[in-house]
Parts: sequence; structure tokens; C-alpha cells
Amino acid sequence: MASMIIHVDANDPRPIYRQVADEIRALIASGALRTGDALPPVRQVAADLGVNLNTIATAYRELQDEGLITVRHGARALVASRTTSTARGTKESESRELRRSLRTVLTKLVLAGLPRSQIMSQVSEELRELTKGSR
Amino acid sequence: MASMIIHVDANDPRPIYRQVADEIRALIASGALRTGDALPPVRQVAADLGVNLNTIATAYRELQDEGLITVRHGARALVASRTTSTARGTKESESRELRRSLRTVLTKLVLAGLPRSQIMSQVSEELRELTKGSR
Amino acid sequence: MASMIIHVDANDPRPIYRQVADEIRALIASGALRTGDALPPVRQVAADLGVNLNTIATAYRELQDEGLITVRHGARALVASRTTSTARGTKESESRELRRSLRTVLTKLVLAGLPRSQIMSQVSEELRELTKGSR
Amino acid sequence: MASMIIHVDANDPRPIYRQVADEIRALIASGALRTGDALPPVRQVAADLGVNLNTIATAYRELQDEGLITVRHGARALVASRTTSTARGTKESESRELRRSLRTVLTKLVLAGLPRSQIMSQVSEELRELTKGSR
DNA sequence: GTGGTCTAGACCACG
DNA sequence: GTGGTCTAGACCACC
Repeated sequence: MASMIIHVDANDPRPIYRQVADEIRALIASGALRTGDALPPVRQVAADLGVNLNTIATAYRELQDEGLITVRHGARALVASRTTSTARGTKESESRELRRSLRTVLTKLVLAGLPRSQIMSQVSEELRELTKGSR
Repeated sequence: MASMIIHVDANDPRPIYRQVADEIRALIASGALRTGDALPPVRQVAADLGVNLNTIATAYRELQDEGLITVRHGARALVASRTTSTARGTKESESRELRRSLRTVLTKLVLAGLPRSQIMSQVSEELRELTKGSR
Repeated sequence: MASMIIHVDANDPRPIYRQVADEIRALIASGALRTGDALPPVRQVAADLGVNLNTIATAYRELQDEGLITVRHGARALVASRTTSTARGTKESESRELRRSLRTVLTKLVLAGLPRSQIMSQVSEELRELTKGSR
Repeated sequence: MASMIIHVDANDPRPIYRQVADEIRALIASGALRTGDALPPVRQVAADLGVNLNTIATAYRELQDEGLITVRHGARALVASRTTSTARGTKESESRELRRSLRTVLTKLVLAGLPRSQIMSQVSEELRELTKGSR
């Protein structure tokens, strides 16, 4: 998938590099990007989005640190195999952080006044969206 | 609840003031802190956690800005009534952001290799924890 | 507008950060600062006024919370579009507070002995000043 | 006027002492309280409102500092004559501050999106309310 | 180089 | 005694 459309939103409070990383993560999770697929070059993404090159490099580095992609000097970045990435760890600390993030967002949804049932269906809907590609 | 135990974790990537705010938010969501309850003084929390007074003051200000607590100058900070806080808005932009946060954390859980069913039960468990007080 | 002159007055009872926020608000209202314009860096304003960096950061944060400016981490603070900021809410409570502030200041003008006609012309004059830029 | 009904609102961001002072100022401006009228004792107001005695004393002191009332040791506070209070000053600094307050609130009304005409009529309406008693 | 967070400690405003 | 403001200076996150 050469094009790989990514969007960034200036009104989104997340830092740009994280918006980019989050979008690529979602593409991998959904199966739109599969093991062995090449990611577009940092320079191209930066040019497309009109942002600094370092910003995209930071996003790729974050994905690499998570084991989701492999970056080889001079070559295109590739989506890593799932076994590779999950074998690599899901270390306790990561899992603890994910749990914390989950709790934080659920707390806010509760405080926003949403009933449990509605929260559950939002979650279910998002999961369907996320995994609607192949798997 | 006189003691109101709050913890901060130096390894947690969130800034301390946000960890504190997140914990208090959870206490309010769970009903451990109810409308009209007094929060412990800024100085006491700061001393307990061994952090600076201003750090806690920032957390309280964030909660005040969200309408969850009311802070009056020489008086204790109090948990605001839910009607007050929800009347305050639940603006579109907020709910859009909450949805984005939810998607982001769910994506990471999927990539960590958890099956949908297990994610759903984690969510359900967290919600049970969060709302186990009164509501 | 590269310079953007801001003044603070030590005899003014308002805290410095609020004086700064109030001045920038007036510059935005008057059109001297328009959507997309960059605000001067926090450090520069602080140096110019001879106050601490955090004081100015607090002012910028207040403006950001009101939706008047957008602040992105490593980038300059920018004046937000008016649609963005007004879409954000104009909640009831805000307008009630504005009304109260208006009543308070008008009361004081009356007690200072100014006749209604003179108060009206002062108001009119201020409004002309405030909106003399574009709109 | 012995009763002199005053209200304080816990959701009002103004400090309580100022809410009280503002209300009494409005009563004087409207003519509901006239030169020579006695204000209720500090203790009674404090008891009626269920607030600390010092809070009301602070409000009375502020009004005394402005020359609006005279407080004699052991006797009731009395509304001062207008000539007394205006003769006393309307010092430049006060007038400058009033002008600043006026500009601040008008700025916020403009930024809230109200057209000039609507602001002018709000001002006019408030002035009518304020001076609807005798004068 | 930009804004964000945190600290240590002083002083003020409010009740 | 409560929370608010300000300072001086350090270090981090982001672009």
C-alpha cells in the first residue's frame, strides 16, 4: 500500500508525531498494513503533511520501539511480524500503562454522564471498526 | 473519608499533577468522594506525596476547570454536584476527544495481542470498579 | 505585528498574568491580532516585562482554556479562529458572570457620580476603540 | 430599611465579602439605601448569611474605604452623603481602574460574539435597573 | 528554540 | 489555616 493516507488535525491536542503514530498503529491493527508491507519514506510523509521531517522520524521511532515496525538503515521501514512484536514483550510495565490509560478514559466517560451500557457499546463499536480489515 | 489515599508513580509517564487529578477523578466517579465532600488541603497532599505544593494546586485547578470541584479562596475544595458539572457542557469537542482517546487505547490493546472478548471483559471489569460506590 | 506591545502596571490590583491575558484579549477583539497570527514567545514577553516566565505561561494557558489561542508544544502560540472559539460554548454560566461583571462596574460608575449619558458615551467610546480594527 | 435583603451565591466566583459589598453598593446606587440610613449590624448579616463575621466586616471596611458608608465605633454603620463620598476623591487612580474594568468586561462581551448594538442595549438596561429607585 | 513541568520558598487574599 | 500568585532556575517534550 504505497499511498497510505494519514491525516493530522491542528485542533487535535495530541502532538503531531503521536497523531501519526496512532494512525499507523490503527492501520496495522485493522490489517490495512500487513507484515512485510513497506511504510512510505519519512521524507514523503513529512512533505505530504507539511510538517517537519523530525516529527515523522519521531513517530517511526516510537513504532520501532514498540516492535511494530523494523527500520533498516537506508531501506524502507517494514511492518514487523506480529509474533516478533508480541514475542518481544508485552512487558508488565507496558501492560500496566495500558490498563491505566484504559481506566483514565473510562473514568472520563463515566463522569461525562454516559451509562455503562452506552460505554460498552461504544467500545464494542470501536473494536469492530478497528478489526474490520483482515485478521 | 478523612484519609483519601492518593498515589503517584515516578515511572508513570503522565505528569504528577495529572496523575493526581486522574486519581481524584476516579474517586469521584466511583462515589468514594461525593458531592459536598471536602478534598484534603493542597499542602497536606503535597506533603504526603513529597511533591511541591504548586504541583497539587495545578491538579486542583484542572479539576475546577472541569467543574468537578469548587474551590473558594480561604475554604476547602469541595466536590461539586454532578448536575453542576454536567450542565457545564459536555461540548462536542470534548466528546470527540474522548472518543479518540478510547480508540487509541483500544488499538494498543488489540496490537498487544488481546482477543476482543478479553478486551471487553477488561473494560467491563474496570467499569465495575469505577462505579462500585453509589450512583 | 512583530512587536506587540504589552504593558503591566504594578499598581493595578489584577495579578500580572491576568493583566497580560486581558491585554491580549483586547488585541484580539480589536483585530490587532487576527486568526493565525503568532503570539510572541513566552520567554520574550517575560523578558520584556521583567517578570517570570511562568507568569506569562499562565496567561497563555488562560487564553488557551478560553479557546482564544492554540498552543502547540514546540510551536508558536497562534490566535485561534473565531468560529473555533465561539463554537466552544458561550455557556450560560459564562454569560451570567459577564452580566454580573457588567453590573458591578456600572454600579461603581454611577456611584462615582457620572450621569447616565456620560457612562453611555464612555461605553460607546470603549467599544469603538475595541472594534476599530477589522471585524 | 432594617431588613435589607442580601444574597450570596456559592457558585459565584467572586469572594463572598465582595458579593456582599457589591450588593450594598447597588442598593445605595439605586436609592434603596439613602444618606443617613443605618446598615444592619455586622453580626446580624453574618448570622443571616451563615458566613464568618470577618467576611462581613471586610465588606463594610471596603465600603468605608470607598467613602460610601461611615462606621463609628460601637454605633451602626450609616450611608454617607453623596457629596461626602464624591468630594473625597474620585481620585485619578480610581477612575483609571474603573475604566480598566469597563474595558475588560466590554472586551469579553465583544469576544463572546455580541454585536455592539446588543452590548449597548444591555448596558442601557442595566443602568435603568440600577437607577430605578429614587435619585 | 518553542512551550510544559517541577521545585523551593516567599508573600498575599480570603474566611 | 485555606487557596492564589509570583519568583528563579532546572530539566523535559516537541518541532
